[in-house]
Amino acid sequence: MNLEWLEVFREVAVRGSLTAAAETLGYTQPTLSRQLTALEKEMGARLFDRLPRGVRLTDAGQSLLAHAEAVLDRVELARQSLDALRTLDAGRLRIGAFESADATLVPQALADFRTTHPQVELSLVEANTSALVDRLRAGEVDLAVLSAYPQQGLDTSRLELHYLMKDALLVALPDGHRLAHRRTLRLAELAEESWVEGFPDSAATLHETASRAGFRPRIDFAVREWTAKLGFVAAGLGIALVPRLAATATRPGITLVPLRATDTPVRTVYAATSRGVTDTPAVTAFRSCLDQVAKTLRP
Amino acid sequence: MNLEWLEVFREVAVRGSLTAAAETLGYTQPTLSRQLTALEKEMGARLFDRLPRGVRLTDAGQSLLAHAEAVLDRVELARQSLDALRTLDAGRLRIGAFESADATLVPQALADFRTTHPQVELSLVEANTSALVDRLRAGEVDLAVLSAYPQQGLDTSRLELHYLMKDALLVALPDGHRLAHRRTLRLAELAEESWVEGFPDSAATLHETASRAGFRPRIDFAVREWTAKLGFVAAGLGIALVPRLAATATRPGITLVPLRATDTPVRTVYAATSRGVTDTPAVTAFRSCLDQVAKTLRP
DNA sequence: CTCTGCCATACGGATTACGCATAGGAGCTC
DNA sequence: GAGCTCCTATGCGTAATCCGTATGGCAGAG
Repeated sequence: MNLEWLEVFREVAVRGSLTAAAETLGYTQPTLSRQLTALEKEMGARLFDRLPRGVRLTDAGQSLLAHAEAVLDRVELARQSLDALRTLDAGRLRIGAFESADATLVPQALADFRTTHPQVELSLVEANTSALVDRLRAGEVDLAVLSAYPQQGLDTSRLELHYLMKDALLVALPDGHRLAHRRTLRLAELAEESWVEGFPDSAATLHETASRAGFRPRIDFAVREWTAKLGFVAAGLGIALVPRLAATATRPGITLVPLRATDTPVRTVYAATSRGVTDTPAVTAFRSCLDQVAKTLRP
Repeated sequence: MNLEWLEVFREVAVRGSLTAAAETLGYTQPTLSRQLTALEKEMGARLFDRLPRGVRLTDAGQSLLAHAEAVLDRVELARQSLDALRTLDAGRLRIGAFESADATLVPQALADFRTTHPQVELSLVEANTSALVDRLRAGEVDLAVLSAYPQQGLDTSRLELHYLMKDALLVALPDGHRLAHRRTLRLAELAEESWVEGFPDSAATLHETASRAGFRPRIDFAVREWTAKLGFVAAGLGIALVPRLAATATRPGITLVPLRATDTPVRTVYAATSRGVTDTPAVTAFRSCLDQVAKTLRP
């Protein structure tokens, strides 16, 4: 059955005349006559009595009219729902991000997004890149902000990666440290330092980075949070590696010095979506917000 | 938009695959592909993500699914409603009838009808034939049981008349009346009698009938109800004309004698419907009940 | 009795919709 | 990694559908 038939049926019922309904609907009268006949055949009941001065609903037609209006109303509601999704007056946006991205990049982008589209339901999960990829594939998040090192074999087979920015590593030194005045540092110069490291995730980065420079870092303190990590550094208990992404708001007592570009594998930050999954309007808009914020965070 | 599209959409959403849905729906896969494309175009949103192993609802599709199921359910409900009307598991039957018909003919027919179709809502209005015709034309009753005399100019222009029976006039005499033993009577023999008459309607019948026989009836008593009328006759206060239709259950003390056929204009009882208005299944069934009962009431 | 208003139907042309065959893409297996 | 498999998209030819125009028929109104 065609919904047009129901619209025709409703209009004819209201107007009480095929000719009049044809006028307002932009069809010709014979067309409406045929469509009504088709509807009556489909429903197996005569819906109108044809009177010499127009038509009048039969009992069956009266019964159908209520249903037809309910159906047409619901279809209209469906259209409005989809329009709302399209115009971001409704919908949801499920974001995944790695830890450092949640320092400034993601919250700033989310804030911008919510300002423009307050009706979209937002959610965020923090996880490492590998877990984020799994969640993307499982369809549990719509977009993930993740990072990857150039040579790292990130499985992009079912991902769509959109470049956001580079995220260089900085060395966090206590103010007054012997190297705090330097504009850049080489890793080798830090071989004898005591390190403060986060765990469980970021320890791997330090070890890999250090082994590349030919030394094993001496780790005296391992803490869970960035705040604590930098607190230890500020207290002069050691130094630490800090990604630029997480270093936008450092505490007093800390000096940040970039590593030489050749010394450190600079990781790249991407906005990733699941390949083959069409971006929702929310995802598209949020990627734009991310781009905007990332631009301001680039060195 | 075609409702078939929504059915296809729902089935594909449930099965997660066009190929599988095509199997169960009896279409080929390319057909479903095109129908979905058409639906997506109509709704202005992509409804499924095409994955290598089938399809998965997008947010828009998820939103539409709820609406689509509501729409399809309501359409199914509409079909069931119409089926119920057709099978007389629902609906209404509005009957109009003249007074005498309500003595036995109509109530018996209604009782038979209700036994077979207890779900149909019944209603009845009593009125004279002229008012019944008006109500039929106005669509206020579905069927009217009315009576007409042969030469009476009943306006049948917008009516459909179905013959039910003849309704001869009887003379009600008190038991022991000088004429009570007769098999038939001539009107002229009753010229000197005292008459008990009903009002307002049936008085006309008496006067017309009597004038045809050349006398003016002497009316001493006029009462409103049949019961009272026959009560006066039984008490020997007069005689009365009683249509056979109303005489099926007379009281003790009364003798009924038919008038000679040539003496009295025998009126005809019809089941009338409005011409051009298709009979509801209830009307058709009730007419059958009326025919049945009328057959038992014929002399 | 003609005239008018309204619905139903026949007909031709154009659009649509189906099935068949096939291309194309991605995962899985050996 | 080559081939296999499973899925969806698309080109093509045919068949059915649908629309508008023209016309017929019925019933009421003047």
